[in-house]
Amino acid sequence: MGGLIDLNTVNEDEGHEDVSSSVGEANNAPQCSPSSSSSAAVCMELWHACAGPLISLPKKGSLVVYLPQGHLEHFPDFPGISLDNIPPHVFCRVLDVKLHAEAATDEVYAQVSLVPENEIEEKFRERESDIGLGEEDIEDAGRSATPHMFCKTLTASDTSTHGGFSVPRRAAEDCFPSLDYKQPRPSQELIAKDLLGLEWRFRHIYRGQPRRHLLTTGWSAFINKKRLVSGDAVLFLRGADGELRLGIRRASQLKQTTASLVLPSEQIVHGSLEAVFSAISARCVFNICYNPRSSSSEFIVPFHRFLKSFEHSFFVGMGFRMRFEAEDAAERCCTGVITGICDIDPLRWPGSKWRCLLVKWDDIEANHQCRLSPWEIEPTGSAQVSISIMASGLKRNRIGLPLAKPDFHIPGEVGVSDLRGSLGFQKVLQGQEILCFNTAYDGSDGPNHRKSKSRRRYPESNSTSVASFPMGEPLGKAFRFHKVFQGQENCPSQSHAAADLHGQWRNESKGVEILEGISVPGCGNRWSAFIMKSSNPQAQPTFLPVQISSPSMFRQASILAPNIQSQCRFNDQKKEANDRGYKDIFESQLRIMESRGLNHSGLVKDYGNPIAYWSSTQIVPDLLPRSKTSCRLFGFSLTDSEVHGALNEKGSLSPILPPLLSETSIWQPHDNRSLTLTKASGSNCTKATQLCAIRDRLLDIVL
Amino acid sequence: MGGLIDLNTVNEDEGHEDVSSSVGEANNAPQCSPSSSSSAAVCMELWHACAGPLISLPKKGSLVVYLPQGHLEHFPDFPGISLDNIPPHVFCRVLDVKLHAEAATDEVYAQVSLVPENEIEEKFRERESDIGLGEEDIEDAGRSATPHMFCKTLTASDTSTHGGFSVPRRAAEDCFPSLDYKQPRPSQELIAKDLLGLEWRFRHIYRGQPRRHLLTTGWSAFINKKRLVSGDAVLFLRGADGELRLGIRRASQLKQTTASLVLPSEQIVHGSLEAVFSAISARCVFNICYNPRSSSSEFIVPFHRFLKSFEHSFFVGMGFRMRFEAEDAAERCCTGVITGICDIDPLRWPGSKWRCLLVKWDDIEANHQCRLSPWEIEPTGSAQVSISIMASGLKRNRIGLPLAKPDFHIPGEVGVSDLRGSLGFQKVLQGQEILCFNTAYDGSDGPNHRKSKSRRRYPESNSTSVASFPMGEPLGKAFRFHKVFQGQENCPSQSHAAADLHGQWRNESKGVEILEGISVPGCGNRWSAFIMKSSNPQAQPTFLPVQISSPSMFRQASILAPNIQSQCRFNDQKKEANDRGYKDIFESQLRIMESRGLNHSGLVKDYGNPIAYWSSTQIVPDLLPRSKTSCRLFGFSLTDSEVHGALNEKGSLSPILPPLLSETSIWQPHDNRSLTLTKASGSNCTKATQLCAIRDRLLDIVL
DNA sequence: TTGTAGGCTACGCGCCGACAA
DNA sequence: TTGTCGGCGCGTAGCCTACAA
Repeated sequence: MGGLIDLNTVNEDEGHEDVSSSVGEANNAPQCSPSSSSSAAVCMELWHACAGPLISLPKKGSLVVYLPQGHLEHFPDFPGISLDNIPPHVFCRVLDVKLHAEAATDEVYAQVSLVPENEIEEKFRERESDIGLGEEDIEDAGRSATPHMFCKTLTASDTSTHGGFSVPRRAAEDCFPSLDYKQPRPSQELIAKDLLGLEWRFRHIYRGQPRRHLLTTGWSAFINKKRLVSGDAVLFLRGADGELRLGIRRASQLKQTTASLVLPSEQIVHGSLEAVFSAISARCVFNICYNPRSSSSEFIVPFHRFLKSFEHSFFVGMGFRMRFEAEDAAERCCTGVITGICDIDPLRWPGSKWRCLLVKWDDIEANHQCRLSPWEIEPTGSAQVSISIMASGLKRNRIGLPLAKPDFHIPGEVGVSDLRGSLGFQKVLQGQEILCFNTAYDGSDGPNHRKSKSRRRYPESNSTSVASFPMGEPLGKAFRFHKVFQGQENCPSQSHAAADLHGQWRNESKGVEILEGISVPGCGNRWSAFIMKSSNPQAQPTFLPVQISSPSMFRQASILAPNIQSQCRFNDQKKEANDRGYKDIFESQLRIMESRGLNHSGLVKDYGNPIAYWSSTQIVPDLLPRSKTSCRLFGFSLTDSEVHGALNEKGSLSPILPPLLSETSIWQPHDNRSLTLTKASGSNCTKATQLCAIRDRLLDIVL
Repeated sequence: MGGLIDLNTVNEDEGHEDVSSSVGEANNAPQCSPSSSSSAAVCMELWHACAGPLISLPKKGSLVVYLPQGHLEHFPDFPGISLDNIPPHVFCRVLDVKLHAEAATDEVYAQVSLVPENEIEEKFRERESDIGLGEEDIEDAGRSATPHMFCKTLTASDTSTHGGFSVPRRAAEDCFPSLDYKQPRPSQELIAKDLLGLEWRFRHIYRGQPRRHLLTTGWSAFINKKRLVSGDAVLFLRGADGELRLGIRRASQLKQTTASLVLPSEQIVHGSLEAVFSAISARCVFNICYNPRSSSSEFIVPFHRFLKSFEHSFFVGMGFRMRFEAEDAAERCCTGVITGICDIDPLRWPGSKWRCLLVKWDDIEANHQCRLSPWEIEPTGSAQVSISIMASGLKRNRIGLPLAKPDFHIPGEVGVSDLRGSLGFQKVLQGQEILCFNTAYDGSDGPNHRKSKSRRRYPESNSTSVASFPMGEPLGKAFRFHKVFQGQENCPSQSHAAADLHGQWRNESKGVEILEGISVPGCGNRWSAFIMKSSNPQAQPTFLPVQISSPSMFRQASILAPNIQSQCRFNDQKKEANDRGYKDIFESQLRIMESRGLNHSGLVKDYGNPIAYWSSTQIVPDLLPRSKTSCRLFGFSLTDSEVHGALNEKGSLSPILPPLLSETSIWQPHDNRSLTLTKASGSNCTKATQLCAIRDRLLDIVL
């Protein structure tokens, strides 16, 4: 039996071993490719062994979603890079995946070549179902084909200068050539290659009372060269060709110290990120270095996993579980509860699903909140039933029945089969509109999510349905138009709605939320609009036109509306504001405001992050309460005359502006590429005609 | 006496010591600044000691010339970065200079913050003389104020594990606290700080037979930690505060091995360069890491030195000398002869002075050529006279007379005084036009440069005077217009010239050179022109319009001329060719051509680098001979109608197109900034009017 | 079965003066 | 004046078994 032997795992998980060995049948020729790249390409098997059991490496040729926001989190203290035209989710084809190891630390990483795929985004927009996503978009060949390997965490004795390495008996028998046990102290020389291709020689001896396997001569040299300390782990792996290979998994600490020495300069990092983002803007190939063992590296998600994670709705109070790798390299599960759903940075990354879930863990200290992305977790409870059924089905298959893809249909549940074929977008996502952005607000009139187990039961004729969507930019759009706005056709008169809204704002216990905005990244002197939404379900969504007068930055914005006269100004502190983030601008301005005693007015915060504010001199004080708000910005704009036309035409506040939407990812100001929203609008349309087409369509829907 | 003691220098150079000590008087307070920057700022004195005697660090606030081409040479195997809008010489103000040392290797480097200065470039264009360059633009405070220091190259004994470090007697007495020599074996503990601020402790003992100074305990730890090998050098330095400091200068080898480990990924380097170039395009501050000890680091040149290097003309056969640091850290001089003058990469860096001189060294193997930049060398022969006179004048000053700037005027020579004040551009640079691009061609009708010692003697009424200029882009322009084109007013008839030229091409011994071209970086579907020149002085320069049909790349170009019908096509191998260099495109295309048996036709090479080629099907076979050619490209364009107009108007070949020139550095396609060539053309002109103004002016000159 | 400790040996680091370049 | 070598002592790396968890 040649499965994986991980000595750090309690040997209780028989199912696990089964899976790995069964998949191994499909591809059991170990492929070691020592060539091609500049930093030597490494043995695939060994790379996967070092990377650990939980990593998911995208497959060459597969579709993935790249989340720039998650990537940027690896460079925390960074000045703002220009993020115009960068959508929060970049749909990409994986051109190539190269496995590497850092020469200094042996740390594994992968260089992933991605190219943005327009097609996929368009298909989404057109709700086409044949996206052609295979089931197995994760590279699992290397991991599954590991015939004989073991991994041992080093003890104090193993790493001391006093002696050698104590080899676990089963490991030695499985991986090393067998010794002549008739001799009194049988020994041999082992030669093992590490990730970088270096050879290491060890004396392997079987001695002591009681007898044991030891590595002596050569071991301390290895320990010293690799700077291993107790707590780190070593892996031995015998390939099908009989060659011994040797890898390491560091505990944690050395990563920081060594990495800080090797860390490239700020300038260099900045430049490399800029290169990535400019490539995305231009739809060119770009390369991402992807460390599967670092925390929060899930910023390249297989497309089908990304999709799958939105099959089930997320709601506050929902239980979930997540797999992760414990300190001893074993696989563990933790469970928790969703405590909130909101964008982590609604200004820079509107609609991003990156860590959009606020969660609490069940076992860790109760007050500690953290953020996760939907694809990192699995729901527990009802959703878990189908999973467990499926798992048992697989087991049965393995024992008796021929292997075939299961096609269960569980009444009342979204089954696995829904994933393939039609994908059931409409069905699956309908129930969610009310759930987002209503979190952590325990108003009595909201639906009680803990009780509503059935996802078919969604609120009827609720006028607050202009809500955000779990899929953000490209995904959310299509659904909204057809279903979400339907409930609004018999809306009350607009003046009434305005009064309602105003009354609502005066009511301290209710919050007003700026839900969506329309703005122009990269263009100055255009008009933009926020869509404001009260949490009172009776109130109408409100559209506020705002002038954006400077490129890619809200240096000056004015709200124009009968009862909302306000100025929002941002200093032109740096001529080239590109190299600063929104947050810097906002926060420095905030300090100026506070120094003038204006701190309580017009500040729009999103979970503590100020995202916009208004001077209080002219503002209706209650317009922007101190409660949570959210703000989504899309990339489109109107001319002056269009806005004033809309204002005059209606003569009143709400809705004075049609809600225009566009693709931030496609819109390129300095380009003559035209903008396409739907297939119907045609590919030969100019920008101007498309703008009108979109507006008309939206007017049809909204008014 | 507290001068520098370099034990590797033979103590013959008294003048040298005088200079360093005399400058030292101005600034003798050692300044050690341990703070401010991310990677700890280092002791200035020690930094300069480690950097060596020859480095020239630009002074904060001074003017420099940054040569991107030289910078890029540090990243040899690099795909082409978009270099549109990057001139070969970027005139910059030094905002800041931070001294650093690499934590891994103790290697010194400087982070120089530069900001492009439009003013200077404009003043050049307007030939204004008050550029306000000070004399002392090189940071010399740190180097001169070193009171007590020594530098010793490590011997095998010094670095072996067998013993300690043998301290030279004079060094020990000068730098270390004195011992109690009455004792039989006097010893003490020394504490020295290195560049990174780390303290090192050594036992200093005076013992042996005969007596000597040794460092024993602590020494091997230092050797091991710093990975020093024999051949490396250590420096000890006692500051005015009595503190001992300790630096290292590696021989060479370890730089490569360690650096390759620490070397950032290709992607990161690429990004950082891109950041620099985009900052230059936008005239923003950018940072350059500048290793003064690496070879070819002279890509940041003090402005006055850059200027000064063009005081004397360069001609083939001219002798020169160059100072450099020998392996033992001593300063040496080598002499050589200029064997050629031409751009190293006329396609990417037209007019660049970076390594534009081909030279042969006098002593090294005769056949070995190498390239230098004008500011790296000093002329010998007649030019040397003025220098030696000046040096003796300084000496006399130092002995008897008060120190004042010498203001000699040497008849028949360009004196030092010409540097200040009017700068004498016109005078100095006139004689050079014929010398460039005529190099290494030993035709009988060219002027014999070895004989022409007087720089006033330049060829009269020579029609090949449309030549390149020593100052390239911004500098060369002004001079050309006024003087160079003057000799062409009474030119022979154009058809005659064409026939002449054609006959010339058929003559195998004579070469044809494409001298200058006009093209549009970053714009497609425009027309461009090459100026072709025969080496026959009687032949007219020829203008060939060429269509450039794709942005920033010669994907398709057609030569239109009566007897030159040719197609030049480049495959559209990558949709986005931005990420590949010109050379890649050319060379891959070349392979295709060769595979079709077209290898002998239409290939334009510049000293072995293919820069363009034509298919042979339609080309006049002799048009593009296999001899050296050069091609210069400037950033400008004409519309279709303008080109056809010119063609129809003239009906003949040469010159069918006015030679348009523009500023590559200013021209920005996606920008509404207007193009300015001279003050006279006004700053309010639109692009179109300026184009006409330039064309009209050039028509006046040429026709 | 395997982690840790004590005993023991030998290698080699590092201090010394001798000697010679 | 200083580079290299042989002599030599001692610290410790590293191999071994014993013992215990």
